[in-house]
Amino acid sequence: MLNLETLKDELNPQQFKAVTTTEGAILIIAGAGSGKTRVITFRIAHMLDKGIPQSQILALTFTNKAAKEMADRIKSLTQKKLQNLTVSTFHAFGVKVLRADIDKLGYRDNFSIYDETDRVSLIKECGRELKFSPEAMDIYMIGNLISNIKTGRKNWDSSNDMYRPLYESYQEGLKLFNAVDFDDLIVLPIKLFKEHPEVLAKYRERYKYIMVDEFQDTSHQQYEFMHLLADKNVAVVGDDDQSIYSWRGADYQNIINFEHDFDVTEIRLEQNYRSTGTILEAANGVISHNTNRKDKKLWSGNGAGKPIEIFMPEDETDEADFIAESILGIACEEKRKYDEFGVLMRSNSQGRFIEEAFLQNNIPYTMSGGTSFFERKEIKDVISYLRVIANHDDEINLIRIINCPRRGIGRAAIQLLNDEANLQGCSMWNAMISLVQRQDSPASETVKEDFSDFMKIIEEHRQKILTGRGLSQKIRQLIEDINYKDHLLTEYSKNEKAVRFKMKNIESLLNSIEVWENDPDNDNPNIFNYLNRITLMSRDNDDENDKGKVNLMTIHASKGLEFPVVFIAGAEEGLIPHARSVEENNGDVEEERRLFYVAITRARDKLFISSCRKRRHMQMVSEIEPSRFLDEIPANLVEYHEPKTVTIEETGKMFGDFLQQLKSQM
DNA sequence: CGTCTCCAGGTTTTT
DNA sequence: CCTGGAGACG
Repeated sequence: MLNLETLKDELNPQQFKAVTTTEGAILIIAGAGSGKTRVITFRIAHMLDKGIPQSQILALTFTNKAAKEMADRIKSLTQKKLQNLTVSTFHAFGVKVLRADIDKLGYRDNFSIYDETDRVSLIKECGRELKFSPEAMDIYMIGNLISNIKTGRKNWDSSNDMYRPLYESYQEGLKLFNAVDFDDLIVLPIKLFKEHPEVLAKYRERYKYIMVDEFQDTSHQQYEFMHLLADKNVAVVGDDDQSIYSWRGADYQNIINFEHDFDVTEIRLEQNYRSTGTILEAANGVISHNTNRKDKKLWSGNGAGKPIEIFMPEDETDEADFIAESILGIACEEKRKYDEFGVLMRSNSQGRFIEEAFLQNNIPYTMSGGTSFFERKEIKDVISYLRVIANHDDEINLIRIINCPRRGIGRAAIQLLNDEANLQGCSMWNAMISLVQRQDSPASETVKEDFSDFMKIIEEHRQKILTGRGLSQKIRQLIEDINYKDHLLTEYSKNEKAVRFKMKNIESLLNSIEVWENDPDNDNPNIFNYLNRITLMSRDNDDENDKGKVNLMTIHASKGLEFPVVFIAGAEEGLIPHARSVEENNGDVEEERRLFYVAITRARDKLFISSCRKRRHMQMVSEIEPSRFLDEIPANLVEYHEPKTVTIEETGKMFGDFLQQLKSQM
């Protein structure tokens, strides 16, 4: 069905070459909109057609969204079941490797994965224990430092040496709690492969064909991981102009490493099938200001299309209204569905205003990112219970729930546990057992009883949840048994709406678990697999019911996606390029420019950009300048909409509104 | 000793 | 707006 003739018809010569070169190492430099995803999916389908077994193919991506999309597209192209094909993010693949052999590194296979919040708690706890002064506990900086040290991006020196004990205590903590952090998901498999060549051999034996998408975003560790696994058939696909993750260790110099380490055939895809000539020219105009890049020029066979429109709303509320109204207008005039619109922003915090405008105008939307569902307190509470049930030694989550709902275990009791754990050199859970059972236990009878009750609840549900099916039902029972609803009612006694909202969230968590465990493609719906999955999936709630909704997201999250109509909100100095980024990189804005480039190239037909004249930032309203990148778009492609000057009548009306507002507040 | 209440503070992007 | 921490209170 995918014979060479059809492929030749469907693809341009470069694409054809990329799809049919299945042996050896190839580097595909794929400009924005050049049909990259198509090439990848066709390539895998072609390999399967040639008779290469699914099990020999490993495709690595960076986001779950990308992995899912790739799997879906291969599925619909080949009409085959893909049970043995591995399409996964680097991190998820790391989890898989660790789940099989982490015992060789001295962990148990029910390890917990710590997300950012867990990690912060652990760092704080270590700092407290080591008596670091509060001023020295710059959690953000320490978190980065730990990550940089762990991944070899930084070494100890006189400026950071004081945090060495903290780092060691952090690492010991993870080990004691049988937990790993995100960095470990890449670093530990590498360690495992190096110390246990027989484990590596197993994977090298199995995977004969490896493919890496968004290669420009690989970190050194991810490259090493891939390099260890790869034999000779490796295809990497990337675009240095779209490298936007250097802050988390991505280094597009890996493209050069790759050319050095393998015998590489390079293929360039430079024809853009996505955007109008105008949009593409604008993108080229912007990115050409970067000096450090592989020179290339994307071209398009599509017509010029409509000009890019730039608006200058007064403030973020104005901007949000403008976007909402424009969407309503265009949807009606051009008969576009809501899911044809993408609204892109630099930071999650911008989303609030736009969301509000959408709600007011009854525009259905989905937002990926923001306060993620799994970061909501009520959801974290439930998940913490599950984590402790899965892994008794997960101390961070144990502490989180040991007194939630309130069961009389306060600071002093926890201190007692801590001391006991240190004394016995064991985990908190075992310390709890010890305090309850030991003859000369320092714990009072009431405290003992509180501990016992808590352990009983966990144990009882552990028995149920670890065996058999029907996960969601059992978790529902757990939530009832701990009286979580009553807990919420007392905790938020003034705010009944909040309680209902939170219970609704829990309900939708339970629903999603039910959907997951009943998915026929899911061959092993146990609690461990569920927990691993959701930690890595903190953001995209990729649901079928996202269809027909406007897509609101950060520019980072939009990579790899495209929309017929795109709005870029907040194209202002300080936001893009972000003030923080400018500061950290000593004025180098090349990565921010790439980010802006990514944003522009998401658009197919029509691009709107808005730049507010004022923006509220931490209570303060300040005047701001339009982004310097706007001037880099060739002027002939742009239609500027100057803000209308405020007339006397309007000033009068505004004053009236202001009075009205004052009155309503009194 | 545990809980309740009030107050300050809040970093860009994500696995 | 919401969360976490410090201190008062029971």
